Amino acid sequence: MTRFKRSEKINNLSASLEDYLETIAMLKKEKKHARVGDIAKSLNVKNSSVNVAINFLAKNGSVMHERYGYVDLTHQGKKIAYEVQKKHDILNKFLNKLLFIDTEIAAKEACEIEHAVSVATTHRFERLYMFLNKYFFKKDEDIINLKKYLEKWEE
Amino acid sequence: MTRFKRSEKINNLSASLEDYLETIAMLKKEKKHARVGDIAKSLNVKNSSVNVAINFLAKNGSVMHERYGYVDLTHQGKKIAYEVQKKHDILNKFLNKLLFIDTEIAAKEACEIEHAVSVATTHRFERLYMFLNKYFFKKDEDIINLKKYLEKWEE
DNA sequence: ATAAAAAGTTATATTAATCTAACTTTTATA
DNA sequence: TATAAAAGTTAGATTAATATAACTTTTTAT
Repeated sequence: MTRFKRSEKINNLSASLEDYLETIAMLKKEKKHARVGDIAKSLNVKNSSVNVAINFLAKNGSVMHERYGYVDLTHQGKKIAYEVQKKHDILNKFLNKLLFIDTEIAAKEACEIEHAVSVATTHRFERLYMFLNKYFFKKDEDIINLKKYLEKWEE
Repeated sequence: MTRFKRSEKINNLSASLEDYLETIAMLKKEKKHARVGDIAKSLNVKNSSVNVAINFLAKNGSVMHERYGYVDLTHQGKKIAYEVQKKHDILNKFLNKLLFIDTEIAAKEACEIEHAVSVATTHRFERLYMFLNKYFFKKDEDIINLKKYLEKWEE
């Protein structure tokens, strides 16, 4: 009998394909619909590249695509997109709010790290952040001291 | 006048090529010499793939390669390899010793994250680890409590 | 209602990273 | 020291992700 750990990856898509699903989910949240052109603009690729990806993801069962129309996530696509988005949000918060990395750089690096770490590992990042807020940062001063310490550069 | 931040990336190699340099450095440390076959074995690729990569890195000025002989790092190659190895070590320690991720998974994920984060970000990870050891973990109990908290899984 | 513009699609090309298979050089050994 | 085995190299194929250019469908504006 095969067994799965709770943290098991629910997909084996490339980083690039995960990005397409993530972007579609983001567009649907922001604009109600995702269209080929919007996806292309978001990801800085050409429409034709989006088409190739979308066709693959449709075969794979992650999206549905009505020709010349909207791109939609299937149940499976939603699950994967949600997982990637959750990783992104946690990593972004960790980098920005705890490591004090500039907003834009934090976002950019979260975007890359999200494809490199498991759900379980991401969860640990989240819990460390929660733990420190709960038990370590009592006063504003505490977090300011951490910031100062992190920003010091010693070779 | 162009200016560089201390944290600027000193290379613009792909993750794959960074891995080759990292592996060569590791082999030189462990066995004194790096050979095509050893590199292939370490990275789980074929000799021919190593050759393609090595030829590129030679043109690029990162390695020297005597036909049928040893592969060596140039000064530039050493700098890049050192940078990647340092990222790896810091991330690995952070994942394993602070987030309590299993040794093997920590090593594997550090291997991926190392190509996704800047030197500056890696430095912040290192400093957070140092900071917590210095100011937060006073007793053994403190770190055990963190471990327990992190290992709890709440949906 | 129709023509021009915008959006989307398809076919084909390019690039990076890998592979297989054929070939060459080096090494080890009988 | 000749030859078989091991190691390394090269040429050409494959795959994934992208692009360009030509084409089709949809939308918009008169």
